[in-house]
Amino acid sequence: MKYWLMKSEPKEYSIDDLMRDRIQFWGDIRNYQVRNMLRDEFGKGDLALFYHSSAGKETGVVGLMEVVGEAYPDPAQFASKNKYYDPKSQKDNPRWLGVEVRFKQKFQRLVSLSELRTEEKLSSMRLLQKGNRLSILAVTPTEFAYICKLGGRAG
DNA sequence: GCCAACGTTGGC
DNA sequence: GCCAACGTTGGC
Repeated sequence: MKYWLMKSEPKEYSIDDLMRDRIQFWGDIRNYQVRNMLRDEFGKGDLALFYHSSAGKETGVVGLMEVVGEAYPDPAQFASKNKYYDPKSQKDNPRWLGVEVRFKQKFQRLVSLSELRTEEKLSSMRLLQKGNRLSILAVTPTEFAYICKLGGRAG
């Protein structure tokens, strides 16, 4: 089982939206590094931290979700009127993937980015490194458990 | 709104 | 293959 951190701007899609929907297709990702992670490493039962990005003081980890199954082609890439339409992607060789996630829990409190930066134990986290811009990042089991503890929930 | 730090595109 | 120009992400 693997552990991830997945970013979403809450004004686009928040933990409360996922709590309501229970299951959601996590798509619209147009970055090859992230695509390769989805394709090669994501698996059923993986756990992910839900991260609110570009949210001012509310930026940080807000809860947990579970990967429902293997990644599959993102339908938005074939929809010509979609913002995420990719005319260069072919149906028999899709370029972009997404994955379904299931709501697991919302943390009792926000674990903010500024708080994460103060934690010595998390100082090597990919999320906190300069220049990180990937919307999905691998998280170590130790980091995952520690952030769950900060959020007030057992991992 | 600004801007650093990327990633992508396309001319050569 | 190089690299300048451009676009995007995301913290501040």
